[in-house]
Amino acid sequence: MANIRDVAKKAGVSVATVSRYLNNKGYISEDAKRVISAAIEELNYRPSLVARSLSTKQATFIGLIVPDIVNPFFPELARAIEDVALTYGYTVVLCNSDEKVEKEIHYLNTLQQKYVAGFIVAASHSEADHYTNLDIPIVAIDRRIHPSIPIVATDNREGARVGTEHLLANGCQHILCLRGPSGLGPADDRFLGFKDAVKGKEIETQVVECPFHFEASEMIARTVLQQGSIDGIFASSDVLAAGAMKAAYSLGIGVPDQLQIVGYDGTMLASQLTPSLTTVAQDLYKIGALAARMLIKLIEGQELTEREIQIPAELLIRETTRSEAL
Amino acid sequence: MANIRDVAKKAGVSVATVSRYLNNKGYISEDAKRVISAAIEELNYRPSLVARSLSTKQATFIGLIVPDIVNPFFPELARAIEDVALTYGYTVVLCNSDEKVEKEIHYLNTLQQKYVAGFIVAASHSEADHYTNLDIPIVAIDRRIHPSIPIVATDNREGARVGTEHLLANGCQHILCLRGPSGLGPADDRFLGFKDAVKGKEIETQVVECPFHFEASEMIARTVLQQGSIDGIFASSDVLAAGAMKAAYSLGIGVPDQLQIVGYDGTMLASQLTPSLTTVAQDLYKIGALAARMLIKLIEGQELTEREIQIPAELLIRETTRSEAL
DNA sequence: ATGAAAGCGCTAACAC
DNA sequence: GTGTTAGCGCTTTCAT
Repeated sequence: MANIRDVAKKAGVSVATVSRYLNNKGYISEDAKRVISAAIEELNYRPSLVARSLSTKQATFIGLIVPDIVNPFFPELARAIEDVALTYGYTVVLCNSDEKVEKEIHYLNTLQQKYVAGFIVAASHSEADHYTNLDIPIVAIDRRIHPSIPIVATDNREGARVGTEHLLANGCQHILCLRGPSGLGPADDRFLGFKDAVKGKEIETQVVECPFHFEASEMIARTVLQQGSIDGIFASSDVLAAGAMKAAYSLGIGVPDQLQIVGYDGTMLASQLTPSLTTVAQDLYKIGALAARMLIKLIEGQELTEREIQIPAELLIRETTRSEAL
Repeated sequence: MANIRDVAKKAGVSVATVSRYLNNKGYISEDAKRVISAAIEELNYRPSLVARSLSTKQATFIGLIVPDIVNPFFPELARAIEDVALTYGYTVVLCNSDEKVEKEIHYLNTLQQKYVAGFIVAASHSEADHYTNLDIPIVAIDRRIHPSIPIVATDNREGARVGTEHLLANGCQHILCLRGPSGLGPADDRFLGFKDAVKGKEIETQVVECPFHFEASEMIARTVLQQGSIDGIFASSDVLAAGAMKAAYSLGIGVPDQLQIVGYDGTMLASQLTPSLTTVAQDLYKIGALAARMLIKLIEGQELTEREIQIPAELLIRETTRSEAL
């Protein structure tokens, strides 16, 4: 691989001139441009970004820390982030934390050593001092990390309220709230939204906590459904809703006739299920894209106009709730 | 951030000694170790891997190029790769190619500039010279790129045969093969396997080509199902199968009673569908893990014992086919 | 408008 | 055992 000195020599100029040419800064004659460009072409020269990083302290990697990319919530986010990163010349490094603080810390450390320019993080539970005294920018997605850290997310409480009210409007009287792990911001907020919706209403509710995993959800939902008269489920994520659908199916409970279900997130999974899942959709792509844009601004030293972006959630009425009720 | 010189100064030794300490090479006294270790501690020093890379020409990033991380086939692979990368001290860079050669080339170029140690690639259609004359290692997953490039994948033809025969054994007489894009290795192989299975059998078959997308599959399947007597579908991926399930549902066709479906891949999606999808499962995690291991060996200059690894596919009989038939 | 040279933080001869 | 020093490939003053 040719280096900048080779180019300079071949072009008959100094490395400084080549560098200026490369970075479009400082004066440089048309002649020099021509001859340098030719030399670069001929040698098939590509500047080493490692050397550049070392010299400038600038980096072009973005660290993306998510609990588990296998959870259908995250690929869409990751995709958006990657897309905007690409257009700005950044590259994204994928990290799965499994919600473990140690893994998060590990990534934070090693990636800083590798000159990552910043982080986008869907953090685990939020007692996270290791995030606050980083000396590179960071933005949170989905889950709040610390008041000082910019975030883009949806209004989970409001979304959950809307989702639950759809169940109510559709005539559900015995509603199960399959809530996510307590202590996890979005799960807590969605639960609050659920309570907002049912408060004061003459309906029976049941609340069960469930990790964000399909199998757990299926099991828990089956147990609850077996023992009773549930006619509506508000699930805190699409995956949980999918588990509930499976449970209902195995018990011979018809969806949406006997049981209506609304999920949360609006992942691909929701639309690919049969019947397709009514869900409170977050605009995952937008969240990811905005977070990436935000981080890049931070990296490049620009001021943020907003440090907290709320994306509205939107109820997508599909086949697991009865549309006649509308 | 402290650098190696700061550490050396504080420890009262030379940078060379510190470097030796850091890399565990060359002789170094216990005394020196102690004092250096203390200095590192005190300064909270972390070596710059960028400087190290520049100096050694070694890198610790692995580029992962996939068509689209949103396709449920890839997150599981990515997860496995990330897991083994982590244990060997590597970090994975995520790239979505959208099956576009230009994007692949772009990533290949920029990542090499950023000192990526190697690539794992699920390539698009295989007229891919840009892969063959790379000067860093590369391994293919799922799709063959070139005879010279190591690959880990499953035996798609055999898997498809087994999947199709399950339909046959279950009494299907009118089978639709929802095949993937022709020209795409695995899709072609699976189609071959389908043909192997039905050849000479007294059954009616129909073959339709379909991009690996849910909506396309749903539409195509609906069209075909409307016009006739299909009682079995062999789909070339779980996503395609999911589309077919949705189509059947919307037409009021019962699965598996009136229509049996088998998918391919064994993604999470397959198990999360209702009814859960009978599918020819690839061990995605294993594929990813082996590919990563292979690449790291290559990076570290070790010989490969095998350059082509075939992972057996396994038929997972679930709820979209009738088990009584067994 | 261009070049010389120092420096980014580390490694690896080579000398002692 | 340890230190000196010359790179690695680039950027960036500072001269000219």
